[in-house]
Amino acid sequence: MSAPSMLGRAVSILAAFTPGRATLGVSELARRTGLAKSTVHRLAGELVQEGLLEPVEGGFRLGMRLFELGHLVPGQRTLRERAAPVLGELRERSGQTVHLAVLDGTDVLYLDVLPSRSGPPLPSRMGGRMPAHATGVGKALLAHTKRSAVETVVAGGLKRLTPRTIAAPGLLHAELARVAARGVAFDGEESAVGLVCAASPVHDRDGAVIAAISVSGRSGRLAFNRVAPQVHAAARTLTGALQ
Amino acid sequence: MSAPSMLGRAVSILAAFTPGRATLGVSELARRTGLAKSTVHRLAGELVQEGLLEPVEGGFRLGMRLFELGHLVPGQRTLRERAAPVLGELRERSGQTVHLAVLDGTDVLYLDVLPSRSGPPLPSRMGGRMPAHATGVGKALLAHTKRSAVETVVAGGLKRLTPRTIAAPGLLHAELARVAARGVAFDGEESAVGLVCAASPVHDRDGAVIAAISVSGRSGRLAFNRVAPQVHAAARTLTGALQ
DNA sequence: GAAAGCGTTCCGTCTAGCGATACATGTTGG
DNA sequence: CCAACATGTATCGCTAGACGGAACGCTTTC
Repeated sequence: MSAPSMLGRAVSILAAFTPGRATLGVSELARRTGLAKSTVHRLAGELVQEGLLEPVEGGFRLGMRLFELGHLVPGQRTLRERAAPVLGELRERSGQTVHLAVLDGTDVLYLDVLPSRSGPPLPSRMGGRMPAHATGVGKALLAHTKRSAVETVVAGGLKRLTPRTIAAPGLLHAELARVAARGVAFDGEESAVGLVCAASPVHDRDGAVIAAISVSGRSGRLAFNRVAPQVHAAARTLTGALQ
Repeated sequence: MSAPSMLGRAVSILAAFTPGRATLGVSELARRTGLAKSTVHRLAGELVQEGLLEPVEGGFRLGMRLFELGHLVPGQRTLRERAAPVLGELRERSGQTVHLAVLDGTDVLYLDVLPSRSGPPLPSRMGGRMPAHATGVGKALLAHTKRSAVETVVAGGLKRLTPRTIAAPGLLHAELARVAARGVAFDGEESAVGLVCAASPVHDRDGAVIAAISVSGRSGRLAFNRVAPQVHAAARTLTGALQ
């Protein structure tokens, strides 16, 4: 890999922030990015000038301009806006947490998360990502997308997140065939211990899969046979709304 | 203003995209940013490499990495997540479009927009911004924030968006005093012809105003005397949830 | 009170970034 | 149908600006 450009350095600073660490100082940013402290200090000043970082007590945090730019991204706007009523209704009907996700590389990226009103909060979050092979929405997407996307996921390695994560390519292919046949994917504690979900794919007018919807909850509190038809119907409704 | 840095150039490319123009080519980006075509071509390639742009037919569009980074911005995450149930309930009760906004410079920035289920869509959008003095949420924020913030808004010029926009500093000060006294701000076709709203401020545990909530709708379809207490109660509920 | 860690500043080095220019290709309009 | 125009891409000479090591002052820790 070539020496990073100035832009690459700046983005690596932005990427150093995580949900768990909202505020980082110059020295910590230098450690996380491998850049010199003076480089971080200078670049952080420029990022502040552009509104991508803001100075706070204890260091810096990501700036609101990123939030603005993030919401101009067309790959989520129309879909998320069209999906919102369908997701809201699915959440009311199922009583559980509802997700909208797309495939992005070997991961799923959550475009929207509607938390259950009564259940405990789940770890997923809007703008967050998870390995596709280890989630219901991911398997729903992979089962209906190009073979090459599945091969990319397999080539990237099937990381085991829980004892139940599918980690063998042959098992994944077999599972995706089952998902394709029944139109719903299940996550039985594959992404996290204690979490289960049912998911269904959403298609565009050309029949290509573009997103997946899921209903998720704690194991023991989510009846697959009840929510599977609900999520399948919601996905068909959204597919219809996108024609 | 100094010559822009490479970072400034890159951000100006990202900022060239608007809700109305999702896809832009090299020449159009050069026109909008004032940069040389070869500069745009080179920087766009680097932005693609970092995931901040993605190549599509006809040019480029903003990339999903921006959506991800945008959702790591702490200045919206906790507040938006805590507010979501309150906003949802306010939308059900009022039947109108509901907003959550913060003050950002001289503008309000919309952190969340819950569209009415039955009414026509409004132009506001998540991640969008409007001049603070010309919106209900903006006046609710300005009425309860530091005098210096109000002076900043006034110094920036009170642009008239409709014939009813408050454009004189004295009138704005008087209006903010009224808003402070009754705890609710009204927008009577000040931000857009045909649109009205009622808004109330949200405070943190130290009593500082951090956001505002509003109920918005088409004039003639929104009864101020009905929604004003609703939005005021919702803002108090959210203030309570943030203690 | 010494050591460690922080953020900030300086400055010599040198290369990465700039954009003018040229070119190939596609589009448009008369 | 073809000239004019617009697009995107590639090249390259030039130098301004980016890099980071080192030093420093201040704060924190033990």
